[in-house]
Amino acid sequence: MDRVGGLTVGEVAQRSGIAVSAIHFYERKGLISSSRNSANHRRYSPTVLRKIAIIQVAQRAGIPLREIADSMAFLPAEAKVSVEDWEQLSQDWAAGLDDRIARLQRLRKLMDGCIGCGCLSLSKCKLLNPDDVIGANGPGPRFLEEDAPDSLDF
Amino acid sequence: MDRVGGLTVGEVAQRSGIAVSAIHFYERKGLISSSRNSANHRRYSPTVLRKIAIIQVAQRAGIPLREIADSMAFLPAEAKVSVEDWEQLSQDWAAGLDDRIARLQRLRKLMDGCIGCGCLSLSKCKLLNPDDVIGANGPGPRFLEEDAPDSLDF
DNA sequence: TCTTGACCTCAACTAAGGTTGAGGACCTAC
DNA sequence: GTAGGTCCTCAACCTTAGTTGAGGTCAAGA
Repeated sequence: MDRVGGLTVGEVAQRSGIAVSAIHFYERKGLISSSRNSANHRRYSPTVLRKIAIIQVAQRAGIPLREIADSMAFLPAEAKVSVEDWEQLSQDWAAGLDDRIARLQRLRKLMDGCIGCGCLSLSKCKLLNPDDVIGANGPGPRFLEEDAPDSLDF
Repeated sequence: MDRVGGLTVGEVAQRSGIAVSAIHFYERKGLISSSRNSANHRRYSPTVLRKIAIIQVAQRAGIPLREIADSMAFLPAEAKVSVEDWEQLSQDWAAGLDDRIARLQRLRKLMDGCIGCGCLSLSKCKLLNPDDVIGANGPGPRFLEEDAPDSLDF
């Protein structure tokens, strides 16, 4: 096995702590890249380790791989990720993280207010009528429509 | 269509704001229950609306349906969810929410500390060596193994 | 030479939280 | 008596983030 051209996928797996299958997966998704040796085996620049580290931090912050890929698209394929690059990325993600934290805190506060109240009124309870629903997936609540009963004893 | 016995699935969908398919799904997962009329159509007790509301709050707090189902298993099938029941549930979930918030805040703080530092050192950077990895899914980081290079310029 | 170990590709599977569509039943109104 | 609307079941599909397995290649060592 010729060792020209960088790290093998096994070495990257070992050093980064992620599975070989995950490395293949990240590559398919365009998050990292490799070259091939004469035997068609992947060879990675050592900078891939920093990229994987960054991916993992972003994932812990709750950012989907798709968005991580978009954010990292501007990074050089081979050259070391610079401090400036990392600053840019981390500031972007920190802002998103702040949002997530703030949203959870608002929910937490409402929950606290509702403990002991127990109203869960369809039209009045703030816990049920959030102005910050996580993601606009699906039709969403329609509690404020004209037929929403105000006094339903459900 | 006989209207005996409670709300139809369409009415529940309309009032709760979730799709009929989601209601069927929740029922298959044991989160809610219904009876059937002579035409084999579902009929829901009005209390299902409060249950769905509670499910949605828990989902916003990041709790998976499986756990929500477990927590709600003790609730009466037909009777109104009591204030005490809601207190119990919301206190359980609030604790989990606190955990999530705390974890994200620790990450946020580390991120702040690392912005401008840019080290991302495999063995030293706290951002990469968390003691609070989200979920123990997969093999996890092995950065502290004996072969982890301390001075890798990646 | 033969086995072992690391690698390759591609397809299928997992879990969560549903959605979509096919094919059929039933009741009401025109 | 038939069209429309709502309901039923079951199977298949979707996304995300990967894992698992089959079948094949390649190089080193006994």
